[in-house]
Amino acid sequence: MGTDSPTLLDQLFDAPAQRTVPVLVPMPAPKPYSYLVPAHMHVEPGSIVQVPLGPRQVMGVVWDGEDRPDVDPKKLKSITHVFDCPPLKPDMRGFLDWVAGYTLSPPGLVARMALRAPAALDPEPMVEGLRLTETRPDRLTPARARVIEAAGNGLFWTRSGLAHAANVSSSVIDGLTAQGVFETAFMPPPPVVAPPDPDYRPVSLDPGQARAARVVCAAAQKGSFEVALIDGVTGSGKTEVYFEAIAETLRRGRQVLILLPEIALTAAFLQRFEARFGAKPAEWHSELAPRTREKVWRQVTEGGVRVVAGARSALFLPFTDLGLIIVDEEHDPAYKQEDRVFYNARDMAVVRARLGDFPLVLVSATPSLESRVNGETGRYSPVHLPTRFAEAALPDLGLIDMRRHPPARGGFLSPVLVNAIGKTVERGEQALLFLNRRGYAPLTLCRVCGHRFQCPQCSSWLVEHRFRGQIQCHHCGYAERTPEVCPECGTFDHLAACGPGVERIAEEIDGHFPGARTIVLSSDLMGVKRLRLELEAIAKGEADIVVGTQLVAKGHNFPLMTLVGVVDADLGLSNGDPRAAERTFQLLSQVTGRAGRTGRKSQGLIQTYQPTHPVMQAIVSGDREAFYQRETVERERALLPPFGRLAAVIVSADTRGEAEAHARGLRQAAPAAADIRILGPAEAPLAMIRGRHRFRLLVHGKRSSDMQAFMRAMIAAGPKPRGTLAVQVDIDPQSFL
DNA sequence: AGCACGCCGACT
DNA sequence: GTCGGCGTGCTC
Repeated sequence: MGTDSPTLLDQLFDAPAQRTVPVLVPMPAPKPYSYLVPAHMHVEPGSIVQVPLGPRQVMGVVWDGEDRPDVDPKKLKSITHVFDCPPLKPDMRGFLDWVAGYTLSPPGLVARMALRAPAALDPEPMVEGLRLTETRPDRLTPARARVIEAAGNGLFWTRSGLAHAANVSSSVIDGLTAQGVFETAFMPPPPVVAPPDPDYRPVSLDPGQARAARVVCAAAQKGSFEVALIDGVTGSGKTEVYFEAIAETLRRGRQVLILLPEIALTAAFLQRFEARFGAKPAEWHSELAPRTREKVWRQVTEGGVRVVAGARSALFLPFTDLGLIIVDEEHDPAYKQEDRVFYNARDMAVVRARLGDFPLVLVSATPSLESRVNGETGRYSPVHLPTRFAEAALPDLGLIDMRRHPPARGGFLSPVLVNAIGKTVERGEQALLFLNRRGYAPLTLCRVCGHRFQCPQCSSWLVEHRFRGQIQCHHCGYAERTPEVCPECGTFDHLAACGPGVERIAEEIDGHFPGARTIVLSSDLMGVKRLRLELEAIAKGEADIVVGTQLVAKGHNFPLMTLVGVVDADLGLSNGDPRAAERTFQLLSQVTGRAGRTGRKSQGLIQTYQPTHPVMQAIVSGDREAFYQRETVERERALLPPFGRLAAVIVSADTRGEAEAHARGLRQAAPAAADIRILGPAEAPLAMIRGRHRFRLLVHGKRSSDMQAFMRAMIAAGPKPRGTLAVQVDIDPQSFL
């Protein structure tokens, strides 16, 4: 590092002539900063460098374009180090720029997402390898024989790897090395994953799958930008179809990225991949151990890793030759990041594929509305997969009209559902009860004075968590011990829990079936590790009744699960979100799909007070087409709010695509408004004050810091803004390209 | 985003 | 008398 630093002589004599380059630093500055390049240092656009920034050293990326330092030349500092690492390629730099522009985020913060592996920037150290020589030890013990046997393939072994393979301690190997039985050499570090073999174990596809596979393989063969949308119900074999596209891309020697929502829970997926390709894909998600993370990052940039399966952040890995992206469960809201840089990884993946000119495959049993519309308009190529299995293997879905079959007093489960659970358990099979609400009860009130427990920080109701003895705010994380006394009227022991959470449903189940093994699965009760173990235990039959939140809906298979009960199907329908029906439909499809994957007779029972609601009808009739068409019309209508006469509109939203959707709707609602612009929270206040028009400002901020920044900027701007301030729910884009 | 600087409450 | 809370401001 020291050799890169400018010497005193450099500074005295060369400084005036020194070249400067723009460098993106991991900071919310609107543009790159300028840095001096020391005389003998080589940098090019994309070089990953270390630079001084205020009191610390940070990493940055040399960026494109002419550098025009607009700062006192004496303040310019020099690049301290160039990392020995492949520079970011032009298409990656273009992608990062595009994302920054589109999401209204500082480019430095976007670039930072691509460099999320600090210690990986210099090459991994070489490791010492051992290879068998002709020499043999003077005394051949059984342990020594095993080692020689194991190492007999003429390849280099690591010391610990060989010890493990021969089932001996490493001191045996040290002994042999000392006698000259092994020669040592430095070799490149071992790959984090073995290379996948596209022809390892192809599965036979049924005619429907084969047809779909031909479409995606043709795209993979062509290798140019194209978006396929694979749409098929649970169990139709979508994964096998896109595996074929992956195989094709691997044969062409290019890298593949598989995006999955919440990969930490998808051990089953990795196994399926390994069974098909003979090796696991490299994983990329937030739970990764730092060492592994660095290795994966490094080997992805160098091209050693061929396939990455990852969460949304994997989209920002600097692949050396990415040739295909798969976005599985394309509709899943987990693809949206609403932190720092706001983006939807599914949409950004399409952009990355277009900029890199390679194909992309979107996959879902319940595609998002916007992807369906893009399929219909020909922007994407729809690939429909017919149902593979006989009807009998799909769960028999039915609604329970809660007005006709009300629960017992104080309970939340109708006798119809309780009955079905009883029969299931008697048969030695499993039942799953789904309720998308953590904790014991969503609201606590005082029976004497009517006081409701509210969050002191954000005004939502505090949720009782009885297992923990706490009441918690699910929005801001505020928590306190469950009180026994009403803070308002001082009455002791008269607090009432209102409404159900999973803990309360489990309590009700225990009352009905005291002998059954009931388990609660909720994200707040256990870490990812524990959860994985619990899911495995359940799959092995170590529980009779599972009560779970949303996480049970995500792709885990329970072979003995023959009954799925939805406790409150109406829950998500009344929260004012224009996507409520779509989301509920997707969630109910997914959770009822947890039953009936084994060929056994299985059923899904859905408790609802609105049995005629289009979502409920779509679920039981299986007529998804009609539902989607209706929802598309509804969504169009939601995008046309009654804004009356508007001269100008400024929109700010958490996801750029959502702001676009607003803007489109508003342009239609008010064609006279020529000046509809989309601005970030920092620019919007200024425009509000300087603008000469009447306007309406839409701000969506789940982040309080964002709103605070906005308000601060508004106050700093001085005069009182003209216009109205409205808070609007977020809406997904119909399209964005 | 991080980090320093700076100004007011409870404590070894 | 200090330690420490987080508000404000700056970084090529």
